[in-house]
Amino acid sequence: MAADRPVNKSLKPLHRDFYSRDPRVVSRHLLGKILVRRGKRKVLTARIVEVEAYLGQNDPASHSFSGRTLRNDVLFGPPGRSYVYFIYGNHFLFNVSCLPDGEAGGVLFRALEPIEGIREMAEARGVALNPDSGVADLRKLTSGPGRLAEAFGITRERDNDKDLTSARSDLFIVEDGFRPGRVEITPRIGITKAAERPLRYIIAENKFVSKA
DNA sequence: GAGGAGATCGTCT
DNA sequence: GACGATCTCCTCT
Repeated sequence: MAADRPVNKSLKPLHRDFYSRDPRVVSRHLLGKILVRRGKRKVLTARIVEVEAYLGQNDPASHSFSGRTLRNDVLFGPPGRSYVYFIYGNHFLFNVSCLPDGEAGGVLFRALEPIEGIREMAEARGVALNPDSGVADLRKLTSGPGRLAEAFGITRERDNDKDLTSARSDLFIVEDGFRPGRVEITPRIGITKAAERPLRYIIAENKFVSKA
């Protein structure tokens, strides 16, 4: 399942229009797409298997609920840009901005299925490799929003407000024709406000999803 | 394998 | 000064 074929280098990033829609629509359609990090020596790729929609100023759980600040500025800007923030003194979380310029909304990346650059991801996560297979427990690499950010080396300083629609960027999202089978929609994880709203999107029965 | 608590710091009140 | 879109480790079963 994981570590299948290398991702075709000619794949084009998703267009800005893709993100210029309701975060719920973007969330649903991001499942099965591929996040690409172009490093100095190596390309990292992983398939998106779990995301959450944050609806902006109508959504008490969203960072943009209380209005525009220095921190959440990206969410109010043009669609298709990265919003990275630091939480719990430990973790970076990675989002993409949605809706047209001036409207706040975003999608949080919660889990990925590693494809290429597994050794580099394990190194970034501090996860030991199995000496026989050269592979770690893949679920420990990118199953969880803090984990996937660490595996991809995503930090606020380096990656906040990056254009995810440009292959000239070192972080972007492509489509390879993969169609997820069944999609499940559940309440979001780890929040206290508006916790009951079904805004978490997962590829059903994918083992890289962060929680059942 | 499930559940609980601690770590740790940027952001906003 | 409080809190948070989390992870890991430890304990108990």
